[in-house]
Amino acid sequence: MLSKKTKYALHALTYLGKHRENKTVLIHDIAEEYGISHKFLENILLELRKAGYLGSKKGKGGGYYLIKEPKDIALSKVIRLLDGPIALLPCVSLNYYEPCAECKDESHCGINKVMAQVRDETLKILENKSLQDVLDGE
Amino acid sequence: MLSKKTKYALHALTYLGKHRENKTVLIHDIAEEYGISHKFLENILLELRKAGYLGSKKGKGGGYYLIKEPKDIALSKVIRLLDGPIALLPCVSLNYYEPCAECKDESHCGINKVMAQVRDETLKILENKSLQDVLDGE
DNA sequence: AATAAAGTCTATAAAAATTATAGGGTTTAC
DNA sequence: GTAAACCCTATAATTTTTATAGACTTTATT
Repeated sequence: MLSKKTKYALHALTYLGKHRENKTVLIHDIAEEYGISHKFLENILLELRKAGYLGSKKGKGGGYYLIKEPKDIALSKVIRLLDGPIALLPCVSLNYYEPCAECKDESHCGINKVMAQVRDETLKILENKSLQDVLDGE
Repeated sequence: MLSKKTKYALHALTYLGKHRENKTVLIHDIAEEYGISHKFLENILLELRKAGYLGSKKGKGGGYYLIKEPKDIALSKVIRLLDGPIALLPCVSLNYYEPCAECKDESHCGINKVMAQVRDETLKILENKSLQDVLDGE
């Protein structure tokens, strides 16, 4: 399962994508829309900004806004940023690989093989779906 | 990511599948093979037994053994038993469904739609792959 | 019958990860 | 100069996961 953090990040991006005509959107408004704690969301938006998805403006009249085109925001990247690995096992993770301590020989592990397949199919979707696709699905 | 519990369960089933010619296999031997804590594994095997995957024999000379054919043990079922939902969000889980508190209308949620697609592709694999496939992949 | 081996079961402890909050700092519009 | 709004780091609270403990039952063997 995705963490709430990740889920909220996706919601926040969706909200920002829907309000691109506004120069900025308040954390407060997003938090209210989804019933999320303001402070929790603040940390999430900060992370998204540091990762280059969002811009912000401080002070009165400030807020957040998307700085990437929705079509250029791959869901896989957002999930990895906030949640870490997408794969079901560390030994098949492309971005967060770690060997499994209990496994003597990964190349002869049947579990590894199945999970690699799951990873491939999952990534086939998440790498090709963008925020634009999410917006289109609303 | 799958929990260690689930991963160990899959390893244990694999081990038992490989040693079907033995009448029983000791927890101890499985734990040693994979470097897992005996007691932790004990709880896992107990759960697999209660779910009808394993039989056991108490007392001296006792141990565990598979009571299903490896081809009849779907990976999806094992994962659900030990880890819960396979889906990435509660709102797209078939077996552990829960609505997302922040979502007003699931049928118009773009995130829901993508995650349902991921679930479908994941299940296409995990429901059709069995312990036998794991054994064949070793 | 005694003993030791092996699983049973439930409870609890320890550790890690997730979720949430706090609060002072900085910037900016007005 | 004041209030609005984001910035940033730390910490607290909660939940989940991982691990351990220990007393109990069953069974083979001698």
